[in-house]
Amino acid sequence: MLTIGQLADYTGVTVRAVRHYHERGLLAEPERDASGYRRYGAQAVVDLIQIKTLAEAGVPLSRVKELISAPPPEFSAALAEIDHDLRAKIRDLTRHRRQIADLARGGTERLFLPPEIADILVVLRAMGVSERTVRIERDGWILAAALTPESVGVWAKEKAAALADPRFRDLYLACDEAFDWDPADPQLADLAARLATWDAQRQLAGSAPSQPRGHAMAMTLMNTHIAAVSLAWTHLSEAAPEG
Amino acid sequence: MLTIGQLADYTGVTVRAVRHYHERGLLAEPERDASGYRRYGAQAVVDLIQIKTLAEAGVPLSRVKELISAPPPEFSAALAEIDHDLRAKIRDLTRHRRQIADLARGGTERLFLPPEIADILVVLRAMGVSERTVRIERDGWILAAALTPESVGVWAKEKAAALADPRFRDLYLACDEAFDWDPADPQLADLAARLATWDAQRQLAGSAPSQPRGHAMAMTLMNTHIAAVSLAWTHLSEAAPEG
DNA sequence: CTTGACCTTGACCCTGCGTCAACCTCCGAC
DNA sequence: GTCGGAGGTTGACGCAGGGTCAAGGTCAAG
Repeated sequence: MLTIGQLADYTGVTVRAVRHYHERGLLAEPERDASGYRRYGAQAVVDLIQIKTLAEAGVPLSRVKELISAPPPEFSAALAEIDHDLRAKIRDLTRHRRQIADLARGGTERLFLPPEIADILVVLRAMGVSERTVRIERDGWILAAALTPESVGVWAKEKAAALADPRFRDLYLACDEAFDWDPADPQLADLAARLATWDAQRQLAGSAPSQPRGHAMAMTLMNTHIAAVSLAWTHLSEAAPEG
Repeated sequence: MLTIGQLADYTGVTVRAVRHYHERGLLAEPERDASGYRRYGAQAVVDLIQIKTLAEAGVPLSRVKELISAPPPEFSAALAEIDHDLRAKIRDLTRHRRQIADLARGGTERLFLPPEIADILVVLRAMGVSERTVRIERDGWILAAALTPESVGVWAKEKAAALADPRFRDLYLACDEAFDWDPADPQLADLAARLATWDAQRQLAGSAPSQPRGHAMAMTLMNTHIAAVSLAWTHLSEAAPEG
């Protein structure tokens, strides 16, 4: 008679697996010898090979039992269902591979953000904006996309239009440099004035920005987000309503 | 400031998932308010969306952390590795589907056994051997294939050759019927004698069966297996050396 | 007699959360 | 003021399929 280790060797599974099958009720518990060791006969080898074969074919252990003693019609039906499950898993994994490939192509940004916003970030980098500021801008857009997904397309258009204006680009770069300034720095007041002027001109030109009404939470989060990174910017955004 | 439920809604994950990410250290634990509730700011939304994006792409949570803060070269390398893992999983599942399809085509037998033995079982069924005996024969071969895989091909050839002999087929059918006989039945002694005669003739013809030397364990298991199913057969196999 | 290989049960570890359980807290309605 | 219902909190168990200790009993050989 076989010990558990011999049984495992003969059938090509691990000792732990055999005991696991006992626990799951797939394999009958054999007699024990005087010292409490399990002693297996031929039937156990046969049963275990059947279990192993099904398990290696991807049949869930919870279905192995029914499958082994199933008459042909149920057997076929059960296999069809298992195959269906396997196909679904493969579809999921294939979709994951596509997403991973997207990530690899566009970095993380293209996947976190709608493409028109990723384009804005490309423009900012091309302008020479610091990576630190680009990241803050990006996070702002992630936030906006999460909180008010319906408005983000409009905002992105407005931002892109503003960035086409050389005066706005100058102001943006100035704000980038102002990041670390002391909130009491007199240059900051000057910059705030220039921002206000630009904003006023834009209003006159009829291209006023669409204000996000009814999104108090979104605006609050944006402001606290700015407050978290730069004192100077906080100061700026209190003086002029343009981030 | 957001509660955990609002954060979850905004980002499209479940509350349980957010807490899970805290446990895994992927998302920083935020401040608590006076009543112990978690209160989230904008950064949490940004971070959570990044985590969600990667997790949905099939990145294991254990790798999400490193991936989020990885510089581009490491980022790409990590993605390549993850893609490799995903491909391996898909290969496994595809292999499982093939095996499931094999199972569906040939029933369980074709997968548990080498094809030449499955063929033997087909012959037996065509002869009119009872399903009970076919199953015992099958289990015997499963056992043989597991215990002495190197010899099983030879034995299968010998068995197939024997089954081509009409006298052996008659004897086999007789043994099939003898399954339930009383071990003291005089017909059994008669059958044993016929078996011995056939065996002697085979020896004279020079087509003696190859004896499994050095496989005492295998023979013991076979014998106990026979003993477990039929007293009459046990009796037979003691009288004549042919199962 | 000791050593090393093998056996026993029991219990914790992995993934990615879902789903209780038991209790606390908030907010609007009465 | 108080009641209900919808939040929140921690803690624990569950899933598949075992891997990997831990602590100790058994066995054959040197």
